[in-house]
Order: sequence, then structure tokens, then C-alpha cells
Amino acid sequence: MVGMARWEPNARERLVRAAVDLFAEQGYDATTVNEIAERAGGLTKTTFFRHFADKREVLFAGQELHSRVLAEAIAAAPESASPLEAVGAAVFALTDTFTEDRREMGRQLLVVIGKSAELQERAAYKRSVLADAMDGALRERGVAEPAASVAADLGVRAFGGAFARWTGSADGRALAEFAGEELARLRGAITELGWHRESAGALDGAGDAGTAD
Amino acid sequence: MVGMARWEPNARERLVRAAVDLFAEQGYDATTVNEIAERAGGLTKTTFFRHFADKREVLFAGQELHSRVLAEAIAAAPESASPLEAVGAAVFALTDTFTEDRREMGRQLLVVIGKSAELQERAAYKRSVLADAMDGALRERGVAEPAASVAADLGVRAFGGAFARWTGSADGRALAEFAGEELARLRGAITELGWHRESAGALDGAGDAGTAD
DNA sequence: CTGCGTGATGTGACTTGGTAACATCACCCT
DNA sequence: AGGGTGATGTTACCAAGTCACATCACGCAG
Repeated sequence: MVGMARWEPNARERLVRAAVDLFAEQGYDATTVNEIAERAGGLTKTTFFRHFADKREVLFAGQELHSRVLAEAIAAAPESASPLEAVGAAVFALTDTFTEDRREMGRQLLVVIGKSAELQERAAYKRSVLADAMDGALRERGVAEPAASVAADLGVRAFGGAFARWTGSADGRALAEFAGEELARLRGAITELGWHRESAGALDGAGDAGTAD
Repeated sequence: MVGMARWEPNARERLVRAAVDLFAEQGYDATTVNEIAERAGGLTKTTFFRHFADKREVLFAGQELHSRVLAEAIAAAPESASPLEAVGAAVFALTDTFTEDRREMGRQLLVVIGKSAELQERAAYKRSVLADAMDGALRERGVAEPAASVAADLGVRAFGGAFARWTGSADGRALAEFAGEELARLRGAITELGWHRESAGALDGAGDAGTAD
């Protein structure tokens, strides 16, 4: 006990774990910041807010990093890449940062968010921030609006769909695999948008999605 | 004074006006709910929260109505309409509810929202709710995912872009006109998504946007 | 005219998110 | 041993949001 530090290290991580656990147990609204801090090893409200700007942020801390990853991947894409190819590269760059050990946490996260309107609001904001990051990077490389925004939206949607399927599946397939399928499905869907009822199903197979759900 | 009611009618509208004015004058964060209620004719915090679930809601009260308008327009679209045509009909149904006298208010709204991260978050959520409404209506008519979601996203983007240009312009053109242009631009952009750098500009004119900015 | 119900409002007390100023303690380096 | 430094705790405070209860004007039945 003598050599024990006054405060355990990794307070930030402990706060995240405590928050996710408590949110899962009691729900987001019913959980108090003081509770989180307390469970994270006898900390206090003040310490929590030194690490996170507000109560929601404990679940969305990675947002800035994710934005950077997406934007940098688009900037690094080959000059000849189409907007959709650049976005695809960005999505894969992001999926590669999610290793297998983060899958369970991701699953819990989606459940918690799904039960709280406040968190869904925050999630929608995060999606728009990620889309803006890709949009900006695309315009940097000369893609005009609104193509850049639309491509960015598709990228966000691909990642979101892949993440949901990844966390919901039990097999060991990587997040990137799901992302590839989602991107292919989206490419295919785009061609359907203008189709009328009667002609649906005429064309097909332009980038199928494999194990679509 | 004798015949004067204890409380003026239309408390709700007065609260909205007071809120928009105060937000424009001092910013959203610097404005207190008590201030809003006070300026709206000597009301109190309690009354404010009887009309609006929280401080943000005073600016986003129309959300449910808008969702219904969009969903019903899609449901009412002719059987033969393509997903994009159905979405277009929905966007026009919504734009038609914005008469000229609401333009100035809309302008103020965008300025206020643009200065507050909290309100931008709420705006992102509203966009996702509107998209969900259209997505659900599209699936009702047999459109598969992810085409339905993508079409819904495009509709939201068209409306948002049109609304921004409408409030930013001085001429008397209706919101629907801008929406038509935005939809056309988006249709055109979709075809560019897969183009590579070298082939860009080869095709053109498939649904141009007229006075694109 | 009296009285009663109803609806919109006000009051006061409370919880919680979030901020700020100041104090404390362990560690590390000199 | 002494002096920073960084992460933390304490205390006090404000504003968002909730709740139970009181109030007042109105309309309506008698």
C-alpha cells in the first residue's frame, strides 16, 4: 500500500468503462456523472469533466481522431481515384483502426445509444461531422459540390452499416469486410434510384453485396 | 383593462419569437429560459417548459409535422414513380408549406443555429429524423435498402440546400424553385461519383441545375 | 348572482449537468 | 531536502429541467 500511487493511472479509460457499464445497467438518463466517477475508482464529478466536455462525450471521444483518419485517407488517395474510390479508401482506413477486441464494446455502445434519444442525437451529429470531414477533403482534391457531400454521406452510411453488422455478428470477420460489402451495396443502390417500378430487376449484378441481410 | 384576460393568447408563438430574437441578440448559450419567458410577456420558466420539452425545442417544434408531410407525400406518390421521383414529390410537398412570410424567420434561424454547436447537433438530429421518415415511407412502397435510405438522404440534402439558398437570397423566388434546382444538381452529381479524374467532364448536361452557385 | 370546474399559469423546492477558484497530494528532478 | 508539476478534491455557484401545489380567470349550471 505504501508504494501505491494516490490515483491509479488511466483514469480516462476507467471512466469510459464505468460509464458504459452503468449506462448498460441503468440507462443513460438514470446514470449520474457522480456515479460514473465514483465507480471509476472513487473519482469525482470534477475529474470527469476534466476528461470529457460533457456527459455524452464519454461515449464519443474518438470523433476527432476518426475525422482526421477519414480526411487524411482521402487526401492520400491516388490522384486518379474517383470520389467514390477515395471515400472507400477512407472508410477502410477507419475500419482498420477497429480491432477485434473493440467489437464487444461497440456492441454495448450501440445498445446504449439505441435506448437514449439524447445519445441518438449526439450520434447523428457525429455522423454529420465525419461527413463534413470527408466532404472537405474531397473538395480539396477538386471534387465539386454536391458530389463531394453525397459521396461523403455514402461513406458514412457504409461505415455505419458495416459497424452495425460487425457488432451484431458472432463470426470473426473483420469490420473492413463488412465495409466492403456495404460499399458495394451502396454502389448498386445508386443505380436503382432513378428506376421506375416496372423496370426494377431488369439490370442486376453490378457490384453485388454477397451476404446482404 | 377590465376585459383583458389574465394571460394573452398565443403564448407559444410569443415564446418562439422571444427566443429567436434573444438568441439572435445574445447568442443561444447566453440566453436563459427565464429571459425568454420574461420577454414573451412576463411568463415564467415553468410555462416555457409546458410548451417545449427543452430549450432547443423552441426552434425545432415543426419537426413532427415535417416528418408527416414528407412521409405522406411519398405514400401518395404514383405507384410508377421511381424512388427519386417520390422523394422529389415529398420535398416539394414540404417546400410548399414554407410561404414567403417565413423566409426572414428562416434566415434568422440559420444564423442562430450556425453559431451554436448545441443547435447544430439538434439540426443534425432533425435531418436524420426527416430522413428516417422518408426512408420508412419508401420501404412501405417496396423500395429496398439501402436504396431507400440513400434516396431519403438525397431528399434531405436537397431540402437543406434549397432552404439555405432561399433564406440567403433576396428575390421573390419560391422555396420550391430552389428545391427543384437542388434535386437536379443532385441527380447530376450522382452520375459523377464513379468518374475518375481523367474522364471528368466527358459527359455532361444530364439534368443541369440552371443557376447553380 | 353564486358557486363550481377547468385550463393556463405562477411558486417554491429540488436534482443534475456543467463551470470556476482554490486547496491538496504524490511524484520527479535538482 | 526543497520546489515545481500534474492530476485530483472541495466548495460554491448557475442554469436546465422536474414536480407538487397554489392561483386566477373564465364559462357554465343552478
